[in-house]
Amino acid sequence: MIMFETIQAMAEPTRLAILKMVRRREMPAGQIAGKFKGITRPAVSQHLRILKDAGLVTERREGTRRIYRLRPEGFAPLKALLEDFWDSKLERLKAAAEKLEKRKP
Amino acid sequence: MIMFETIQAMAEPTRLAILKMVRRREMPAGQIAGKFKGITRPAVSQHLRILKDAGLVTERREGTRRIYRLRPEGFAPLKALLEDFWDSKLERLKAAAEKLEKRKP
DNA sequence: ATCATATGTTAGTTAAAACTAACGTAAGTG
DNA sequence: CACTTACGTTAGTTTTAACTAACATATGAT
Repeated sequence: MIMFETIQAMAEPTRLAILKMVRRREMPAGQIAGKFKGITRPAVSQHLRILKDAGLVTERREGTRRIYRLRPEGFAPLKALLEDFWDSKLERLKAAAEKLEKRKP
Repeated sequence: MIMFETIQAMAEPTRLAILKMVRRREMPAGQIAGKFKGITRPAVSQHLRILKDAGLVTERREGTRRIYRLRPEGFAPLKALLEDFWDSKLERLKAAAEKLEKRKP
């Protein structure tokens, strides 16, 4: 269950929003927290830690700031699983096509 | 947040195991439940419902049996998100390459 | 050295998800 | 019809995850 931590880390609305937020441009923790209303800064900080521990974001320190950005490599195993799931769809289509083929050879 | 239900449905070890289990071959509920020890049949039944509601498996009835199998289409939005995340890695590599290029034109 | 800024951490509380036990249902069998 | 098989459902409990409030740390400025 290698990619399970990845899924769990993504399975929370605030954390998923953070991931999308730091997808292209890196952002300091405070700025990330500022984007949410109804969620306190410490809560965001905890979410950032979970994302970091799961290897989905990197943290870089610049002075007193901590700057986060997406770490795409962290998603690789999950991506592979989904591709595997997707393949099962293609396999079925292929099997269905071959079945049709047999009927008028 | 269209694919969020997908992520949540996957974010539980038993459910993830079920998804892998019905990836290629369809299976009746009882047989699925039988594969787990330490998890009761009703619990598995509840997990199946969550997976079905999320559109990740289909249910087919055959006599008194309910047969489940993977529904790959259900993963499409999440798959797209991960591909989008992955792109951000490629974009960075491209940007880095272009930077190098400029140094000896 | 003092203060401000930016952020993380911890213990304790609250909220959400999973589980259990008991019951309900629907198809198949004698 | 009575009984069995194969499931699902519900209410209530337990477990897990998220949140809050108070405190801690580390950098930078005066």
